[in-house]
Amino acid sequence: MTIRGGDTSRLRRINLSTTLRALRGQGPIGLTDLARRAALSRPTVESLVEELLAAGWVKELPPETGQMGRPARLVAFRGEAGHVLGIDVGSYSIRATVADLDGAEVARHTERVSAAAGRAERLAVLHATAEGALAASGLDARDLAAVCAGTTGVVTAGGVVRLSYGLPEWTGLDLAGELRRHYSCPVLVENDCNLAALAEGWHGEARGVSDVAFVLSGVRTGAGILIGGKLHRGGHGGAGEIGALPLVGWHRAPSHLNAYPGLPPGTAPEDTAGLVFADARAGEPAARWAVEQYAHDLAEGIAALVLTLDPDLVVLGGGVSRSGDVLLDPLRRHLDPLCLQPPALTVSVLGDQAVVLGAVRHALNHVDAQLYDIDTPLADIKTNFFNIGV
Amino acid sequence: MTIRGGDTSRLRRINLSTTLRALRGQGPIGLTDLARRAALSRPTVESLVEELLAAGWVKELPPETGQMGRPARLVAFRGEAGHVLGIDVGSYSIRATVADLDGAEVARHTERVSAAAGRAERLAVLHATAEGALAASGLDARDLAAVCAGTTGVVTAGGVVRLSYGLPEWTGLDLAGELRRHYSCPVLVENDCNLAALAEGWHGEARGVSDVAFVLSGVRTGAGILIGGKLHRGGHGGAGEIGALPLVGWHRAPSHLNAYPGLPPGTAPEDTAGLVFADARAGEPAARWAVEQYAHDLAEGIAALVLTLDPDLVVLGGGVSRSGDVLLDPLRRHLDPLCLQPPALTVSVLGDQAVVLGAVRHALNHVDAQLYDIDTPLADIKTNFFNIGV
DNA sequence: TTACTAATGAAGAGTGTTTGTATTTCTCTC
DNA sequence: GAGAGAAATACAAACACTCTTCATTAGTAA
Repeated sequence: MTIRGGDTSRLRRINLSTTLRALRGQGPIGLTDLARRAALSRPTVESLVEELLAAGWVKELPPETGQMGRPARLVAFRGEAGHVLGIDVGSYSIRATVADLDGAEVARHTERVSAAAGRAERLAVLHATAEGALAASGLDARDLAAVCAGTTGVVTAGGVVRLSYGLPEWTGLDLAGELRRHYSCPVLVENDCNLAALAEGWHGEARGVSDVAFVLSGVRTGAGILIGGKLHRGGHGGAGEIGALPLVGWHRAPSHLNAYPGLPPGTAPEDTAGLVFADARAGEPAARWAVEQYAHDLAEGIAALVLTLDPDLVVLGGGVSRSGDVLLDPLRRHLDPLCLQPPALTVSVLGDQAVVLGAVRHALNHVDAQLYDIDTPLADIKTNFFNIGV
Repeated sequence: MTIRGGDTSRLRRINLSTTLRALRGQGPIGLTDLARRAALSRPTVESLVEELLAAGWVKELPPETGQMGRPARLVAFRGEAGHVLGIDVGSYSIRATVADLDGAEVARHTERVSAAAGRAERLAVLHATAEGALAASGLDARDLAAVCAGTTGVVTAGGVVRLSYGLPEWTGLDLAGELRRHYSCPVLVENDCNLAALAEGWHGEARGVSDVAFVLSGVRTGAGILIGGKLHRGGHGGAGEIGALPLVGWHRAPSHLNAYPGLPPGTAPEDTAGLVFADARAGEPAARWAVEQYAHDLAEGIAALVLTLDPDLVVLGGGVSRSGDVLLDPLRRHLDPLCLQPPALTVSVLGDQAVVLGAVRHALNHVDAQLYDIDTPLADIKTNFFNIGV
């Protein structure tokens, strides 16, 4: 990022951004401490906080007593100044979560949907789920500062699903356009693996890690990439689609699990993995063999990711993340010989919340970018999203 | 990058950086025009230029007459304020180029080296080559602001060659340490493909492109990656090493060329490709078949890169770049079906200068980073490298 | 001489820091 | 239990730095 210079008002905007940054992610903080954190003088920070207070981004709390000396004026970021909606459009279920600007979850709602549902039906469930979460949060659609939806498939920068194997009927859908019909705030659409990777960097195993490859493996396998802690989409939104290369075994990986003879007849595809891993955990040889084959195929694609990107960390998520104890060992065994330098490898702890959490984070990032952008006057930010009550 | 705030002196440092940026890459420019470019007022820019003039980063040129009105004070960046040395340690030859801070080549020197040379011999040739280029430039080692060497193999952040198949005797060498024994300025060591990618983004086909995959194919095949226009090294410097995955055909790709029956007996490995492509160009069926096989293997690895990164552009360089007319078509034919969205594909025009140019660019980037860094006082910059005469 | 462009210099506005003083609370002592 | 002192913060004035605007001056071509 290149910083443009300017006059002193620009310096003030920079310092405002600095102060806000020092304030975020903290609990209530005294003005003197805040000044120290922001590396600015106390009078400056006070006047900046006054500005933020007036704009509704900051609230003042009753001073805490008990300390020696005059009690500090406590201020905190007003997380409730805005809310975002994150949506995970899965094959079998759709999840929606409403969070405030602190990232704190306010409400969530999940609805099941048939894997065979058509475009219209899935869209209807999507909207019903979002409405459900909104209703539970007590908010109105017009209160939202940003909406982000995650879906399988390659998603263009404009939010169109260009290609989806997981949801064939989804291909060609202008999902962002569909959402914009219901929400007047900025609407983002992103690949689900990418969002899960973001979630991992936020609240998961990849916190603070710069370069991360996240592999979401379940009924289908995909990957999301963080570079420098930020999402790497690629020119057409197709980054991480290594699974589309027939050479690597991701497309056939689930077949090993499905072929496990110990499965009860009529097992639903989304339940297969759990059953096989459970049997493998119990020591069933055929199940262990299936897992071994699965790990082998998974390792090929992960190796391609690792050798291309050389990430600091590989995180395994999706359905298999509940079975890390069974999968991690065989995977390491197959992966390490393929890598020049075996990467750190962990299993996600976010479970089925990864994508929706990532959607929330992506939406929050969109808001934060404006909040911190020194080219955007403070007064413009709220009108860019909505009207913030003071 | 997070900008820290501060007092007005910080604003001045930002504006200094802005002015310098507006000045770089331009020919001589009048102060009024410069002020417009920097989006600052004329008096401000004048005083900033005065500062840069005093520090030796900027020179004043005799005003140009012929225009109507009072002639403008012309100023320009003093490219001669510093020089960098770029080195390409190849299997068969070592190249060194001295360039000034404008990136203008001042001198170059090349020496041949046996592919079988040992570590000591290659190091000796390396230093002789560097000395040759320095001597031709009329500069002393102490005049250099930065040195960058490119070599095959995985290079750690500290400049140690952790693993090199191309130069086995190089593995484990602390190349940065070796260079630091001769140069007191900052020393950088980087993988050759990475540097070639940088060169491509500077003066080659990838100018202005954000995400680039550069494939250097010759006796061996490797890749370098630019993300957001900047080099992506990966956590251990191993990014782009997709060729190490046996699954993709990069390791066996040259064997198709070597197996071409039309080769004269005793052809040197570095000459093979040129001969096969020449015969293929002439329509020789066996040569065309060899090229076809070569393209097939190359395409697999490129597809892995493309599906992982989704770059805006793929650039083909190295020995094969002279034969783009013969190779590009078969490559497209094999590559496109493997990609979800076939990427733009071009052939480098930098020839055998790619790596050494990239080394120069990498060294220049190191200098520029300090020049533009608003945390570094202007006075400290020259002492960080050397003493700049005024 | 006139038109045009650039340079110069002074006035003014905005911003941040420093410094001294006032305020508020806690703790210790009598 | 009341008052003095200590500690931490809040507040306000003075000062320094930087940028911009605007009017004036300088230099060149037509």
